[in-house]
Amino acid sequence: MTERLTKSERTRQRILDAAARVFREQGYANARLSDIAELADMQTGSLYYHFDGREDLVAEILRLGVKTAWSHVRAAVDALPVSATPLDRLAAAVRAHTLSVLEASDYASAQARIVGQVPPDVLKGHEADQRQYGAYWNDLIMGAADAGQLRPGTDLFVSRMLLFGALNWTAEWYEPKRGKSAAVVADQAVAMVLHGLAR
Amino acid sequence: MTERLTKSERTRQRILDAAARVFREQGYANARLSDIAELADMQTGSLYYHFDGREDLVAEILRLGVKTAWSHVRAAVDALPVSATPLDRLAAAVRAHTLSVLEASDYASAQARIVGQVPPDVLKGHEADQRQYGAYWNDLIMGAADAGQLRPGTDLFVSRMLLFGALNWTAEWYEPKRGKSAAVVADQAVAMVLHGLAR
DNA sequence: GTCTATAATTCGATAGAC
DNA sequence: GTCTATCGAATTATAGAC
Repeated sequence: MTERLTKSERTRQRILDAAARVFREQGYANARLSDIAELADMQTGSLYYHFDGREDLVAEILRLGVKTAWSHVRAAVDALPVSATPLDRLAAAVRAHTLSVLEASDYASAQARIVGQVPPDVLKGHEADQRQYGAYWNDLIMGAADAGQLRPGTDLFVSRMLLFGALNWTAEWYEPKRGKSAAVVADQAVAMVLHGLAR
Repeated sequence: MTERLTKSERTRQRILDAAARVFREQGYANARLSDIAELADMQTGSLYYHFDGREDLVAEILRLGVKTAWSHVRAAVDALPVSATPLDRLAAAVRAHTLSVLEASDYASAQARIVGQVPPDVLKGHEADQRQYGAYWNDLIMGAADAGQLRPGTDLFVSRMLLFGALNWTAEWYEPKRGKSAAVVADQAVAMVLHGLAR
């Protein structure tokens, strides 16, 4: 029933979809508002009816990127049987986050690619979102640690950033349609993050 | 004796050092030629005596970034005793690459941060460098695999990109002087990449 | 080789008609 | 709501004096 959107809301959505795809494909510096407008079938000036400007649009993409990845991850974790161990939950999260960056969502991919490149004030406004999502991951990791399923000596913060790096960087090199499937990459990510490359 | 550089060569080096630091600290999109010139104690226009333009300068930073990281990694690997196993060599490489990004070299950090953001033609010119460094890592990984030291089912290319992601992404979040030391991060990186977070 | 001054370009942003 | 037209700011790049 939420399908009842005004024309303006649908257009706004079309612009956001176009922006997510352009940022995903071209990165931050190489994405122009004219590219986004073109993909959304409108003139550059028309964007300003829906957004205050480039930074406003970028901020929204970042917010939706985290929101989308998080919702995929939470769905995957919550879908596990009650018998799942904390390590199973962490594995499901790694897999789901990877898949959302690789193929489920242009927003998640775009966020991963551009979050390190946006101007300082935009980043500032995005930090609360990042903290919340990071806290969710901290709980997953601490849960496994408390259950004795992690290697002793594992640093919570550093490990989380290292694993985000491995997962988010896939946005830089993964080519849909060419090379390995997203499922293979996600499986390899789970394997490396949880068990390492060594036998 | 190679210290005998002409004034022009020394100035060129000063500009490159400034550029590496600015790109490292500000990312690609937020780095202006005027920032680089200021750090190098000269006027923006003077840069053009030494470089053709922004893209030329960026291309040189990328090239030196890979060259520097590679030389650190090779030195660490070559310094191992002959008794070192292929897995020991891979571990040394992971550690050295991480340290070069974190603190040894502004060039390595800058390369890690901006390589995904440069314009297509600059990236094109950088691909040969990346391929060569990637081939070196492939040899390290395959060496460990051939010695039976890796988990069966490990995909060579995907694993390499995942580990590069974990390592290079440190350039985005690591703060020198604050938080964990570079050595701790490097140790955690070796641990996660080779043995995983799980016990 | 470097400076000052300025040209050229590229976008982001705004105004007003429709 | 969207278009066309245009403005303006920011930044790269060039010219010419020194």
